[in-house]
Amino acid sequence: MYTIGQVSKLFHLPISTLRYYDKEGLFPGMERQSGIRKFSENDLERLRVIECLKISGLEIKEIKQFIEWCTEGPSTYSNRKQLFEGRKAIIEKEMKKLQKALDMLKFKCWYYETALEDGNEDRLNDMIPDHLPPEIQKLYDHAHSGK
Amino acid sequence: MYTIGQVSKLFHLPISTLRYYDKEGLFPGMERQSGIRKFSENDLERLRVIECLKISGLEIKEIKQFIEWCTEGPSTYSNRKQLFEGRKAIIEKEMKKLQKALDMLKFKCWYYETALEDGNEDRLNDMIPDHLPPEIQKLYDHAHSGK
DNA sequence: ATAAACCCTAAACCTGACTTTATGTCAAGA
DNA sequence: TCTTGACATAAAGTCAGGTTTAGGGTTTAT
Repeated sequence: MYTIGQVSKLFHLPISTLRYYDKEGLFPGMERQSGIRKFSENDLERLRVIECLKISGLEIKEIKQFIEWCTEGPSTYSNRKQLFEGRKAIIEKEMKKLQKALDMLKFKCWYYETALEDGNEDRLNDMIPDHLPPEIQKLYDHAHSGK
Repeated sequence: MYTIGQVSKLFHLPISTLRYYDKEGLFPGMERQSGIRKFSENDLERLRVIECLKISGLEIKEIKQFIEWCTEGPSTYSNRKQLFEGRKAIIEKEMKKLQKALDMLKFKCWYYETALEDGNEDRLNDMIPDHLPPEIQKLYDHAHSGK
């Protein structure tokens, strides 16, 4: 059994955040001793899951929903699966967008690297895409195409 | 020259957002005709840049800073480069975190797929990591290791 | 000349995820 | 005994990035 202060240190999370999660119902049925929260191993495991789900972008409400489903047994397997499938699709889209943004950023880094060397953007402005260095052209195309 | 309504449709952005961007100083020196905003080709190009920078996670303030630097000429090349270098590093970190989250989600999808087939989690709970299907084990390891 | 369809501003409101503040309880050590 | 430190709550505050509202002006087609 751990106090809130101990858990705070273990997980590098502010106490206020843990209390907030509790208030939002992320630790249903947590034990208390004369009003004081006692985190069990089970609660720590729950907190580990919460951290994973947060990284993948779930809102507190969705995490709460998931935790509730977990207490309801096999009848909610398909709900839980759907939740994860949906989130997987969103993350995959997100990563594609980020890859594009990353290419754009690489292009911009090259651009200003070159501008710094030249002291101006004249050469860059005159350079039509076909005459960019090949590896930069790829970034440029990627960064400037489609959505 | 475009009105705010036309730009709104071209970029699929609410009018209120465009006005908000303007208020935040993202279109310095935009023309007006008897009070009404007139977006030039230049402003549209600026908006394209804004969209890119937003995807890569820059705050409005940082975008404004960048736009200001652009009007200040060659003396700010290195500032601009640093801005993009910094953002590039952040996105790269972000993508690694997302890849982990994605592996976790894939693992969870497999988990509930299996639970649905079995009607319970008994087999899953008894299964020690070494006995997971190899491609799932990889996901599991990835999703459960380190930070 | 009047109604519809645009445009404008300032200011209030919204959301999510916390954090801060004000106030109070309780147990252990000097 | 008294102070310190860790715990508790409720309620208000914070932040970004918008959105909504209230109150007006302008332009265009009939």
